[in-house]
Amino acid sequence: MIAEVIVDITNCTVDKVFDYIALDTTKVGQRVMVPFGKRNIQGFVIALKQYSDVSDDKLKKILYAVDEYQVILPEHIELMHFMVKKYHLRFVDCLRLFVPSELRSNDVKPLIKTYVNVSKNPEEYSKSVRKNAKNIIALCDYLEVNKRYLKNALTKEFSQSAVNKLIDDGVLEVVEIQQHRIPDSYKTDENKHILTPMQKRATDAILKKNDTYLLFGVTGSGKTEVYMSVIEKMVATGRNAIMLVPEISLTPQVLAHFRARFGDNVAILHSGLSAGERFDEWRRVLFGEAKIVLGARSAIFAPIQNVGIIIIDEEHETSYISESNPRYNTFDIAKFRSVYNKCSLVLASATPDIDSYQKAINGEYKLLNLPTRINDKPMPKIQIVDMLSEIRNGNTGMFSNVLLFELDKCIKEKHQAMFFINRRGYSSFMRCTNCGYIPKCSDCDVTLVYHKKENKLKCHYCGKRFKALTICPNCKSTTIRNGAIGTEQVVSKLHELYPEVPIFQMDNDTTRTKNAYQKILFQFRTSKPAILVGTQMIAKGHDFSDVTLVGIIDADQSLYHSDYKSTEKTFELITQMAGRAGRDKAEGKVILQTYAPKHYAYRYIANYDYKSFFDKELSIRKNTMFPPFTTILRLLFSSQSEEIVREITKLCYTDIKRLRDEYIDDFVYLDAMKSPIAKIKNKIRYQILMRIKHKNEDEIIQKLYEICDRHENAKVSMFVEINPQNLN
DNA sequence: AGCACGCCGACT
DNA sequence: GTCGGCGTGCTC
Repeated sequence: MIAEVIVDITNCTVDKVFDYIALDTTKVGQRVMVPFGKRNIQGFVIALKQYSDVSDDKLKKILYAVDEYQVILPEHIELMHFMVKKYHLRFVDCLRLFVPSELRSNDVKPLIKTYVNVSKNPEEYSKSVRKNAKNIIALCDYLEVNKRYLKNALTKEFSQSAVNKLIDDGVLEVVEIQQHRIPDSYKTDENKHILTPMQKRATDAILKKNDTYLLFGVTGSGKTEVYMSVIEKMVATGRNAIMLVPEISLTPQVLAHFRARFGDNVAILHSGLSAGERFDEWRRVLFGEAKIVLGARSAIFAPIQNVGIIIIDEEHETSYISESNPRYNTFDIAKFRSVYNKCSLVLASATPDIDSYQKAINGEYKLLNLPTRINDKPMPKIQIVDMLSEIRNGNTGMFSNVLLFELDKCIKEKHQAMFFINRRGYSSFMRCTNCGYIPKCSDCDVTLVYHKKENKLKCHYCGKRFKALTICPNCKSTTIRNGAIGTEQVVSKLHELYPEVPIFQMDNDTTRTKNAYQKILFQFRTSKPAILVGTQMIAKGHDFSDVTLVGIIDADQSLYHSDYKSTEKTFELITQMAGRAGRDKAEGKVILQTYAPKHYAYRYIANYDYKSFFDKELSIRKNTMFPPFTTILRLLFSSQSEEIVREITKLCYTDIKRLRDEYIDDFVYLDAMKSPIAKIKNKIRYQILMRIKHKNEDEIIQKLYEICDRHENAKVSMFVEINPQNLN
């Protein structure tokens, strides 16, 4: 037999199938050691066949199997082929995603615990030893016949020599048991879980028919209970489950919640585990010991068979799209696996991605609604404050009078407040502080980004440049400002106002160290009154029962980010943020400060009207031909040598222009330019941007890949991004 | 990735 | 004369 092997080397020139003579025991999915050139290297067997096209004198024999079991499932070999084709990836990079890195480095050993069985009666034995052997007598006294003890515990208590003596004399019998490390302890949950009629309807629908569902449930509508009961029912019928949540949501509370409900049946895969823990969890999944996988993005690759349900919580989160190394979109993978396993796929969110919701409207997904909060609490009232009129009335500070009033009330009543600052990235937009005018690109309907170094405004979508504003074209005022206020400023201002009240700051700067995030949250949770000031990371998922005020200091900062999705993201963030208020008995209130109170997004946000927002946003996307009506493609080139990147970019651009002429009806936009961040790590970056219609999308993307292959150059790295989340 | 082959400069 | 620089090519 001949084995097709992918060698474990990340290099495009060796990323192909190599044929080897198989051993009798060689199986598909096995890891094997093979001679490769002058050295021996690990590889993955991806197929077996009768004959090879390679001449006999070249063919070498597999040396040995690395593990006694197959590390890659047949499903994953198909998945690998799917990913290689769809994303133009290397075989090895896919395979590496499927297997924990610990397995490749080979430095994690299974955890072995040593036990001792009591095989002879210790009481009788103790009579035969000298009376002054205190430890031995005490130990014999403690032991009971036919019981098993952890050896370490006994040596600690009764000395090593006593335990060894009993082993030597055959009273104790050593047994070594290989164990899996289970990351955290848990208490089982004996509660009955009663579904509301709405939850029951959603659960029943998902279980009834295999399909892709979009579960649209407002914050606090009890989506988690729907997931849990679907999983429970699925596991009861003998099928397994995958549940994905954003990395940020994998808090100890969430994990404990799942453990309590499902015990050892859940395997948890996330970055916080130690190498050994992750490896053991992975093996528990592979060997079928765990029926449920709970994890972040990469858990979609878990080696679980017979999948009965895949759930993706907070489906709008951009973290589901991998933007580096092996670039992939979790939904594509989830879809593939659900088709392969003939099971349902559930996407869930309180603020679905525009694209997902449109698919639900189109019937591509089945829409399930959970329109009310579980305890029938109303959503907190959102009050929009016009900061321009505040300025006109003489309040030039960062807090409006209403916010100050509400904050005072909140503090006096010993409740908690959360202040949200949106500070995305370092680039900023310009704004007229008099009339609120913000310059936009004439071609793209996105906000222009101010580049300080060149003193220019640039569009990150088409590359067009504009003069920096000095006079507002709208009101002729010269009160132009750029830049954004940060968390630090807000915190110091609040300190001035309330020196007695604990104020916590949470952003990228304060959560850099491990566990800092959990620590801040814990401190906030246990202080009353208290104020938590933070960026997006405070907006999601937290359940603080005593937060009665949410202040959104400057919502516009994300609204005018230079991205066609910025309005959608703003809607999403503010809705999530508002959902933090009034989760328990006390009523919540949200103050939203803006310089653009008339912006359509805010109108819909204030009424929690996702549906109307969606309609409006969709019509804008349609007019401007942005996703979901088109697909944005970016070909990114980078190299040490500017000369070579420019050359390669030019060659590809020529080919792509030819491709555009061939598909003239499909191309909405095409241009080549320097990347907005022209240099990263001393590599010069160029890009070719396209927007294409969906009709021949797959075909065009494949042809783009061919163009890339044709101009492959060792000195230039290039890759194609499909709907990139950022265009830096 | 690694290793060999191969073709040009400064050294015992 | 040769030792060694790293550019190019190959690995079933």
